[in-house]
Amino acid sequence: MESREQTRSRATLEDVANDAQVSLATADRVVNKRPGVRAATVAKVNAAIRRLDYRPDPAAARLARTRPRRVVFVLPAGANSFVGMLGEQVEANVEWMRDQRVESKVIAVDVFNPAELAHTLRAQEGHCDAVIVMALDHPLVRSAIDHLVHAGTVVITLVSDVPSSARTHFVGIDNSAAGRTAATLVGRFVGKRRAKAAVILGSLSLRDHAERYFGFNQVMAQEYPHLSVLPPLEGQDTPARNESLATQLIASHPDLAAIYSVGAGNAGICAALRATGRAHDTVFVGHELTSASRAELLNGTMDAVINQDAGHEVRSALRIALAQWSKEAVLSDQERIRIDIYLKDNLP
Amino acid sequence: MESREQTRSRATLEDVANDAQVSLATADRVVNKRPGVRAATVAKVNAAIRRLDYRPDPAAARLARTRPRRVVFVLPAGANSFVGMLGEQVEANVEWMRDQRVESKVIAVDVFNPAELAHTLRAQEGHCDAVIVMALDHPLVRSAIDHLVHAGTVVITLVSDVPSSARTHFVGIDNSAAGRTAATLVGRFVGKRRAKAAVILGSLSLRDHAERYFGFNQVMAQEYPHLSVLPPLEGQDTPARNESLATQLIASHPDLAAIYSVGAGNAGICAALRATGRAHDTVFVGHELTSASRAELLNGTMDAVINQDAGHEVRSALRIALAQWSKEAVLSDQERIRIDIYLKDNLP
DNA sequence: CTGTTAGCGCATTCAA
DNA sequence: TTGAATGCGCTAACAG
Repeated sequence: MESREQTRSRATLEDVANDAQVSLATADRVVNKRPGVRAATVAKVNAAIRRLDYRPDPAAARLARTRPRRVVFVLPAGANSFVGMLGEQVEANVEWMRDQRVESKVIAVDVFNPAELAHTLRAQEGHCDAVIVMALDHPLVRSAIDHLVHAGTVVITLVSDVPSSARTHFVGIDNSAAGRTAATLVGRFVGKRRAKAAVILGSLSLRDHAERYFGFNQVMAQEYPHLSVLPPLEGQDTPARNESLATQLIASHPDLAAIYSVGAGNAGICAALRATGRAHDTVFVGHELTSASRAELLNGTMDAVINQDAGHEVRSALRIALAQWSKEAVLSDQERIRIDIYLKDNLP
Repeated sequence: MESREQTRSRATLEDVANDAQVSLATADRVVNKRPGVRAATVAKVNAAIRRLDYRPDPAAARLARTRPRRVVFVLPAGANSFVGMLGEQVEANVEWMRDQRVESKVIAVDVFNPAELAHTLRAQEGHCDAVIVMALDHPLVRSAIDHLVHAGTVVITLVSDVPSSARTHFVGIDNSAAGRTAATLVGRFVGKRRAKAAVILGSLSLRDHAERYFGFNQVMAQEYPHLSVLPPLEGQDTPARNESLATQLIASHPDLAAIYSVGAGNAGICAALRATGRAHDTVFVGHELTSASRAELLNGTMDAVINQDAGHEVRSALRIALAQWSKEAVLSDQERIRIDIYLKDNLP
């Protein structure tokens, strides 16, 4: 029977002020990097902060703050259901946000129009404290992000990263790892027979789709050489296009053993599989757990769904923004978004 | 380009006091269910609370509280590595807890001794505000939990539930679903050939082991009848015993295609598999992602690991305790512990 | 550039 | 059984 405790109360801003021989207000100014303090004074205060191991008390800060922090979510318009879930999740967290003194707004933009996206982003300057954006990786967008960050706005990319930008943080999964995961699932579910595997994606110009496809191919080539991967088909994430692609695929490849759907629009593929009577003997792996994909998993048309938890992602983005503002520590392992694998048996 | 905002500032305790025509102190007494208030007064205040839709501001409450809340973790002694991870996770959260005005202590007890566990639990009465316990389901334990809860302590069962007790909350996974998940993985990885599958567990008297085994059998029988499941072997969660069990198993069943390890001690099974040269042609599914099982996944001896996130579990337990105390809402979907499936490709 | 002064919303003495 | 008063640690408005 072993035990352990913690005690010791922490240093306050006032302790810091005393130690540095300045006033509370001045100490506060340097902690919050506000202007109007001589460099020498800043140094004194910082020294005191280090000496006393000072960290602001988030509860006190939150209570004292009158003006709420403003965060803007920029999400794709014409939403597929995963994007819809993101929206619902921000909605689901307004209560919690209010407790944290944050207000949010959702703006829907056309993802495929970089100029519009970039314009929307730039327009937020000065109007909010953080923008959380599901962006596409394009020079215009990158520069808009850099601009915002330069102006002191926290920018968090969500789901789809803009790695070359100065974004404060990315919240999402490693898409090539997701693609590799899909490949292992496909390879092991199909088994040892020689056969073909198809890939249907939205567009190769979408960074996450391209990355998933890359990871998928990598593992298939290395570990399942008896399965030949057909050239990728682009269905624009629309069920209708996906359905006709899948139908053709099935017709022209009698030895088609598996389909990996990289993007959205799985309903079309399921329809094709059912119409051709191949729903149960073709391995079908796709992304994002929605009420639709959940049902397809249960009825056996889909065999596995790879997911990123939308709720986790929005909460995580919010917590990270909060942490940036008040320089709290972020628990990196709480904020890591998992590559979830769902089978019919472990559905939430 | 659509948008939406929230505003409106909330009612404070003072608003409630005014509305009910009592003092701040009295309002506070009824909100926190403290004694010494006439029933009629309580009713008045509660009416005001409802009328104004009052909810305490967690930041203010936390700031004003001088005496920290005390939580005690009661965990199994002689820890296997998963339990060790739980301990590390409480350690990893002390900083965060301090911000929330909570102090914690970890007590290690012999899980297999219900009397001692029960005694330890009862001993906490009056010494803490919450106990978070990884218990075993036994009448003595159940009654100790009921006793604590009756005394006003928040009791949260962790990982292993005591469903018949009055515990405030259970944080953990659905173990029969986990067992079913294991079965699907085994069934699909093995494929269509006739063969045998073995189950090794710690003890059938451990509720979670029994439940996993149950779920496993259920799916195997229904969906993979060509795979016959051998009678379960009890290895007490120890690597040595598991190794000899696995070795015998392999020797006596040439057509053994898969092993499902329900509990701890996977190192022994891996050793046996390697020693007999069967590491790569026997499907091996086990539980809990540790540095060891991670390595076995990467080297191909284990094919899948089913996990419950230890960090998520302790944070969740903590958040739920906090929410109970300050009657904040709990985000159920944030607190749901997932049945994680890890392959070598989606490792964190 | 720096200091003084009020609160934020609630918990908690201490009086009545 | 109830109320008045104080302060938690920080932000922000206002003086100097």
